[in-house]
Formats: sequence, structure tokens, C-alpha cells
Amino acid sequence: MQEVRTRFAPSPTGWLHIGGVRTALFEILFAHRHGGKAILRIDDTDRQRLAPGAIQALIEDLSWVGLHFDEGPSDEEIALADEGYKGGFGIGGPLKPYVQSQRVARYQEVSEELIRLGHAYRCDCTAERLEKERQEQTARREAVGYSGYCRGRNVPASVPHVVRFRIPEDRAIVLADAVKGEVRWEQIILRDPVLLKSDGFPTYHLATVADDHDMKISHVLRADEWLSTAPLHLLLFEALGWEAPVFAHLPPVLGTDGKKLSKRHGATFLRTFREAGYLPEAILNFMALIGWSPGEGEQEEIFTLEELTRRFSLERVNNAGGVFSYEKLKWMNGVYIRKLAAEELEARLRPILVAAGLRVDEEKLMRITPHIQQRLELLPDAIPLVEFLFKEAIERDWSAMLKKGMDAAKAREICARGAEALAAIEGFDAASAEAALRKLAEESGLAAGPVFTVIRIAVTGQKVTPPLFESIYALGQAESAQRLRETAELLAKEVR
RNA sequence: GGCGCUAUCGUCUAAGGGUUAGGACAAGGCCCUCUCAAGGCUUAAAUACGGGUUCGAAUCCCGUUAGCGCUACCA
Repeated sequence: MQEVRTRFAPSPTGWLHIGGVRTALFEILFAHRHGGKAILRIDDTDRQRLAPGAIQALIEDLSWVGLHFDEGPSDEEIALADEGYKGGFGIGGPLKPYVQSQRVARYQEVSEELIRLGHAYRCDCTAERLEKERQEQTARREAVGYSGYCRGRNVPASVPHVVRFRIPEDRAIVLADAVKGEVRWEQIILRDPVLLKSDGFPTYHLATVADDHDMKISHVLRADEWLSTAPLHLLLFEALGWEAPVFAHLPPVLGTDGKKLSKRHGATFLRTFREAGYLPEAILNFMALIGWSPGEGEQEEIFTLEELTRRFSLERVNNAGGVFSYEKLKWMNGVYIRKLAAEELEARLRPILVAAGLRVDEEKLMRITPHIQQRLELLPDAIPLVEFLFKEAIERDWSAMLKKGMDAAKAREICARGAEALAAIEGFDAASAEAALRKLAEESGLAAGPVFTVIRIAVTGQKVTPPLFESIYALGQAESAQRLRETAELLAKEVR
């Protein structure tokens, strides 16, 4: 059997979209499931929309999220396509180049071949003429599209022109789609589409067909929106006498309103999720479950990349589009945060806390990390939970401390005695702090809850914190006692 | 308008002719508990509509409706 080869062909027009991540994921899962190769190809044929730095950003994002391709543009190729590229993201491969702007000569050659075979022709219709045609068609309420005016005109190569594909008339065409099943077009509606633009660059249709053939792509997995142009691609393969790959059109990723996920639904760039504190593992796992499921009664939904690879199959890809749920992604991110080893979580947290302006003490952070782990959905959720550890002066939430029968005098007493109790401990740790403070609560004659609330706010300033005794241990014996003493003094003024 | 795709709880989905239509997120309740979480238990929640085929349909067929995509010298 022929080697399985898939390709992901994004346009470097901006940051990688989360929907693109799903497509890239499926390309890799499918290829690797069958021991094949996943290829990254840069589709930069639209010279208008190129964004500087986008190729590097694309590969950087892909690799951050854990998607690594087997073949793709080398450093030299990227540098050629993108000024200002500094290197370090090249992939390389034998069927180079993997950047379409570097394959233009090949597309022109294929285009010439198509003209020679009578499947394509040059067209020098002006934009105005085309516009006029369209208006007239609209007025007559006809289907809009190119009339075929230049079909028999033999436009010479010397004048500015495009090359159009000659759509055969009265042809039915059938696509055996690996996801959708058999899709039939009784007649082809497309009207002699442009293959080669007047700037000499190919349109998607020509470039993708030529490349998929040249790069020996066996399976084309792509978004649903390409389904309507699939007949064109099939016809192109046929006209060239090439064997067409297997097509699999993937269901769309939707926003809550059922339309294709876009900016107005919230974050859509992978970069944005990264900056918001999502874990790459969670993103991949979550995206795999939009439009695909393990099925067969499987009720587990947390899978590593390896597990996904082992289970993936096109038969289990859904037909219907799926809504992207930020809620469920967040939950899943929490699941992945909880799976991390404490040291690993600490390492991922540190830069975020530093960026938030905290003077992080590694030892304190390490002590508290296991206790905030089940309290995080996103990495930055840690900031409000741990900042009391790294601030010189804390603001205390007095209103939360002094309520429901707790007055300043009682609170002052608790803090003063709490400070003494903590300071007196030998072999200070969370357990000994707890023992001392529980004893204090008992002796005070008050319920433990309110007493601990006073101490919590005295030590951390906040009413919501990691577990009290672990927080006190993380802060340290001297500092905790000091904060209690300080609170007692502040409350003393209040009492007077 | 034309062509095409799609249709199970609010959302992601399972069930490939026979199940009390299952699980997960979100929501509600209970338990645990020093706050907040996490965790455990639990409740509510769906086969778009109408026709067939069949002993039997969420599942196969047809129609309707609705949504989406494409209809560019964008991909």
C-alpha cells in the first residue's frame, strides 16, 4: 500500500486560528496512525494578504501546541519567503520547496500543459468587463459567473491575461469523501475558474492540485468549506492524468451562534489561548473532540497525543459542525493542570507571576503550589491566590473579617494570641501551625470557622486563599506571626 | 437565486433496526470542609417536523423546515 501522506497548508496572513489547529491535529493524527508523514506547506500565493513574520509565528505556534510536522519549509525557504526571519524554525524535507511562492515556475508549467491539452485557456477580460457581466446576470436573475467569453479567442501569451480552466459541460461528478460519503454533482456549476492570476501566481486550485500531486499526498483532510470546490480539483487531477488523493472534508468549528468561529465569538488565535494561560495538552485534547470521538461506548475523554493517535480514524469523524465551548475547554485545562507534577506546575507558574509584577520567592511558591493546583482553571488564576506571599504590605479585607458577631476586640485578641502561638512553635510546619491554632480556637470559646477567618485575613489580607495552615507555612513562621501582630495593632486603634 | 453539506439534552457527543436513548461540560441538590476549590453521590435536560419501509426506526428512504458553506484574479 501507498504511504499515507497528509498536508496542512495554512496561509501566512496572520496568526494561527484555533480551527486551523484542529485541522493540523487531524492531519498529524491520521498520518501517524498509519505510519505515514504529515507535511507542512505554506500557501502564500495571495500576495495582497501576506503578513510579515507570519510563517515563523505559524511554526512557532504549531510547535508550542505540540504539533510537529515531518516535512516542511527549511530555514532557507522561510528566509526567502519572509524578510526578517531569524531562523530556528525550519523543518526541511526531500520534496522541497514547501513554500508555494517558490514553486511558481512549476505552476506555470502545469498551466501551460493544461492549455496545450485544451483544458485551459488564456483570458484577457478586464475587471470592468467582468463586473458588467455580473451586473447583467444579476439583473436577469441568472446564476453569476464568467461567461466563457475568451474560450475560443486564442488570447496570445504576450498580452496581460489570466488562465482559466475549461469546465466541461454536461458532466456529472462524484466524490467519494472519506467523511461525507458519496457526494454527487449532477452538473458542475463552477464557471471557468481562474487557475493562474495575472501576476503569474496560481490560485489555490492550481497550486493545491499541483502540490498534492508533486508531494505525493495520499489524503487531503481539509475544512468543510472546500467541499464545493472539490469537483474542480477532481477535474483538474483528471485533466492532468494524475491520480487524485482521498478527500476528507472536516466539519466546521462553530461559534455559539452556529456560524464559523470568528473573532466576535471571543478568542480564536492560538496565541491568545497561550497568553491566557491554557496548556497545549488541554487545547489539543479538546480540539480533537470537536468533530471526532473515540466512540464504541468509550466514556473517557482525556487523551494524550499518543492515545489520540492510536485511536484516530476518519470513520469516526462527524458530519455535523461543532460549537466551540470555552467553558469546557477551561474545565479541561483545569484537569490538565491537576495532572501536572508540582515542580512542573511551579515552573509554568513562575514566569506568569513574575510578569504580573510579583517578586517571586521560589521556596515559598514551591510550598504553596500543591495546594493551589486544584484551584486553577487557567495558569493566571494563581496570581490572586499567591500574591500575599510575595508582597511586603498587604491590604486587609476588614469588612469580611468583622462580620456576623465578630468585633474588633475579639479579633484583636485572636490575632495577638495567634502571633504568640505561632512564634512559640518548634519545628514549624503546616501541621504544627494547625495544632496551635486549633488549640487557640478551642480556648477562645468561639467556633473554629470564624476564628480561622480572622486569622486568614490577618495573614493574607483576603477572604479566599489556599488552605490556611499551608498558607501560613508557605509564608513562614516569623512573617506569619508578624502579620498577626500587625493586625492586632491595627485593630487596637479601632477598639479605642 | 443556484449548488452542496448538516440536523440526538443549552453545548460536545455515544447508541451503525430491538437500550429505562448512555457519558462529559454547564445548571440544581446533598456529602466532605478553615475560605475557595477539587472530589464523591444525585436531579433536571434530547432523537427538528411529516410521511413511508419494517414485527420493530434516533438509526434506512422521501419530503418539509431550519442552519451553515460555496457561488472572487481570497484561501
